[in-house]
Amino acid sequence: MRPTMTDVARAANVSLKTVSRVVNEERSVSGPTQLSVQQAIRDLGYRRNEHARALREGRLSRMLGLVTKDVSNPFYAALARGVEEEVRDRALLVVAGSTDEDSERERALLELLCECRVGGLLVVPTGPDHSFLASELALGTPVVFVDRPPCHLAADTILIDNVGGARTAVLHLVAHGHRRVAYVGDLAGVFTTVGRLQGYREALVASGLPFDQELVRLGCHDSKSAEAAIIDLLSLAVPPTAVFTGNNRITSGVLRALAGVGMARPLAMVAFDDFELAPLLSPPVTVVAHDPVELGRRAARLICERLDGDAGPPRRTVVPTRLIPRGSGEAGP
Amino acid sequence: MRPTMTDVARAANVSLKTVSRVVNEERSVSGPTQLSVQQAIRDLGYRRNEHARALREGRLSRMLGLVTKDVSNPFYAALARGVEEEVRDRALLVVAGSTDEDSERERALLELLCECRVGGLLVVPTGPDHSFLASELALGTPVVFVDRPPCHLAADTILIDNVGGARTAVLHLVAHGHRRVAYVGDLAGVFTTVGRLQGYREALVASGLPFDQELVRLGCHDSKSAEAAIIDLLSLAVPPTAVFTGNNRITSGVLRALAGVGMARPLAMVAFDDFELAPLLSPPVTVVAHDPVELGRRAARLICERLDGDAGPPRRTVVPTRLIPRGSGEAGP
DNA sequence: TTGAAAGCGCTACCAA
DNA sequence: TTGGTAGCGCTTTCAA
Repeated sequence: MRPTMTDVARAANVSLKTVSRVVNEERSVSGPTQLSVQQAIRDLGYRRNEHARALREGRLSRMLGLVTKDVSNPFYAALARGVEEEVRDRALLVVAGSTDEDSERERALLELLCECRVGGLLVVPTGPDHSFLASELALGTPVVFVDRPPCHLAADTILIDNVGGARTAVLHLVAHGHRRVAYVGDLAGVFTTVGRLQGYREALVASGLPFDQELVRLGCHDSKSAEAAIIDLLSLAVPPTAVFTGNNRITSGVLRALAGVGMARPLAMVAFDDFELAPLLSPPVTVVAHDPVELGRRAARLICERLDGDAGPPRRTVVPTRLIPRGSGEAGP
Repeated sequence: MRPTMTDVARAANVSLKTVSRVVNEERSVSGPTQLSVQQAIRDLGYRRNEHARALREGRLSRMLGLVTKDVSNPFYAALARGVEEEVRDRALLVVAGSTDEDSERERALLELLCECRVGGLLVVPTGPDHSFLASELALGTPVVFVDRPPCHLAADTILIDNVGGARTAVLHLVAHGHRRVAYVGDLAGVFTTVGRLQGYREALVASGLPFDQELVRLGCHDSKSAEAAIIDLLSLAVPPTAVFTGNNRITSGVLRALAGVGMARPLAMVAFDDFELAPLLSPPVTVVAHDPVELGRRAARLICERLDGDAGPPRRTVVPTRLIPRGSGEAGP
């Protein structure tokens, strides 16, 4: 059996409470007693039980839940890393789950995390309704929404400037002479997709260019579907001369497709989300960049402030993006 | 306050035990009682407390610990994804931590996970001694080591065929006429580095080529240091005509460095670890590939078998690699 | 079908 | 400086 404090107490010939004091480094234990207790702890291989501690202390666990679309997507993996870095000093752990944009799965994941009494929740939401988290929030579990806002719930939210980033991207392409710029985007219902679409439109309007529905391909939930979308775009009677890709998965798919079809004149391109190998491709990929690790850090910092008692109204932060010209976005039509 | 079963019982005018039965879907509750309890649960926003459950049942938690070098590294992120997929149906969660190859941090992370009574541990070890996990293992927490074996501990281990993969890579380069093949590897003490170095040597020996210490650069713990290493290699009196890169981070660094120096004749290259954009680079990168998601799945499957009572002796599995020729490894000297 | 009581491992409170 | 006791929220055991 796993040794308990009682076992340690017996082995060290002291009371349970004394063991507790040693384990928790309370100072009111004499040197010899402390040593013999520590010896007993080592001998038995005792480790304190967080379940019992959390239960007794009536507090939440040493875990923060992180719910995203896919932990293996570089964007979310970087987010996880940022969160971890930020809470490391507090000895908090990050429990991460993937939804694959499945609302059911998201809800199951969040419910499970709540049952586990996580100390906080960081959510890149996918479902249409997060009101079921209201009670949790009211009971003191900090919840921060990242990259997308919650629906039917008032909670802290950290977003990326989707509209501005997309507008900049498309204006950049237009400035280089393009008049037919395509947009390949994620699922139509996703917040970031909509924001980036709006930025795309705004850029066209500001440039006096028509909005052509034919040039917009939404619903690309993975790189495979993005591949199909760009192939289809290229087969139009009047194909685009430039493309704005809506996220890192889509960019991958589009790049793969473009590498597959030998084009006489390469399609100009600006991609949302930076990626490590972007400077190494031919041509190097111009991107709308932001810092996902920093995004995770900020979200975690917000959680920590709430844990520390900040009970102010929900905050909404929007972090800026910046365009990094590398070549693919500077080619003319 | 957070509602408990007692609160629900009071609200529904039944006993605590009846609520427990409803919550746990035991069948011995009458229809009306069940309904009124469920109503009370909804009204109060009750959620059962996993801490109390695990404590009372004397079992481990619904979490598996995953300790790697860096959750944001694509290899480990994919590993995490595989684990998650495999245990999803059991309603297990994955709590992931990064060590950055710091033994202290690794130990702190593992101790914390043990205190949290995780249901199992998946570890890509970095420290020189994991004997401190022996008691945990003996007490019934399954532990699986992934990608690297443990030191001073007998436990399940899943490895990649480092020696074979590296040998194949270098033989491939030699078969294309190279006689000076460099190896840029990770920290010298790391298991995978050593195995891949051995494969490198074996290939040279089998080809009747000399082992030239000058062509081996270990200690590249990130892409930055790999960049420096390859630059240095190129400045040799007789520089290599080909390079074998030891992992995905190193490959990134080497590629970046090579893009920086315009070379008259490109350096041939085979990389350990496949990566999404490898086919899109110029030239496309020949890799020694394996499936990290599947590796994670396998490791998780092993954990699950142990959780299900398999008490056999520790197993050691080695998964094969396969060479994917894409262009960078087929250029002559 | 329902309920009462004991106790999981721990910390808080009070007493010595 | 030390120890006893109560009780966190739940499941288990036994009884009605």
